[in-house]
Amino acid sequence: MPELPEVETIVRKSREMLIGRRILRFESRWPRQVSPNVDTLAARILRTNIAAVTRRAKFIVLHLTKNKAQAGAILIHLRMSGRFAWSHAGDAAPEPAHVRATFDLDDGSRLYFCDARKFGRIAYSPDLAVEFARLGPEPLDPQFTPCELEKILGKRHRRLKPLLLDQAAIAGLGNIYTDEALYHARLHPLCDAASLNRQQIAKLHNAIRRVLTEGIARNGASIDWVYPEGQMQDYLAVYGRAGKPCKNCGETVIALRVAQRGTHVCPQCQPAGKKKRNRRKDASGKGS
DNA sequence: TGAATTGTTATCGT
DNA sequence: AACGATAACAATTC
Repeated sequence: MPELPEVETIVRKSREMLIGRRILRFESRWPRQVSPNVDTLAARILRTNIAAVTRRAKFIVLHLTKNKAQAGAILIHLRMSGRFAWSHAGDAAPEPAHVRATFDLDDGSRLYFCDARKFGRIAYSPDLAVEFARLGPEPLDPQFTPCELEKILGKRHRRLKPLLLDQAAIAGLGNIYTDEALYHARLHPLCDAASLNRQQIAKLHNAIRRVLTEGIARNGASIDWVYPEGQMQDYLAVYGRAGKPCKNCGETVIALRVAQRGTHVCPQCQPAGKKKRNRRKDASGKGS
């Protein structure tokens, strides 16, 4: 499940394949993944050049030019199971599994968008500012200071983990790196985000940047068959380690459910703290 | 076999 | 009414 470090790794590796290439042909084999629709996207991107490849949140952005003028961008979101695969001119290898779209390039190479679960998205955007208007700040951007994080946390009373997963609050964190960041900051995922003091905020800020930076340095985490190339999975402190001893204190890491997501905490290192009021799931179904 | 998996959106409740 | 929490959804793997 690609999060910020995995997407960043893919972007960096894709640059040498994509930059300077011209798109000659596009095919979608699952049109509902393409927006606004296949015909429009094809019309906008065919015979354009890929001038740059960047990342925003978990989006891969292919910046297009036509006759040296800006010509919008292709946004690709991998969601749960999206990935890139390549073939080269004269390559007789069989197609990869789960191909949902193909981009044929002017050097005879082909970019495959593969996606077992078909949740990924391919979109043409004439205006990135509009597309990204709702996203929160990039956590690795120099402008993302502890002070900025304080503003995000203190604005309203929300549970810490769902807030960190909210792309409109902070962009790029997913389930794995959120659990890791909370662990390193010694904070419980259910605690009230607005209750943190300066020191805790500084610690969380540092932890977020630390886990993302390390994730990128290790080429991301390969936690299932979807994303095979990273090493970060071997360095995770709590994610996926339920029942195993905490690397810090030896207490058993436990799994719980927060916002419908598998969540991993060390009960000793991450005490409950100021929990947000836990809403009773009232089963005594009395209608009015 | 069905439980697990994610980000987004629609809906529910307070 | 506004906001936060939760359920539903897309589809597949093991």
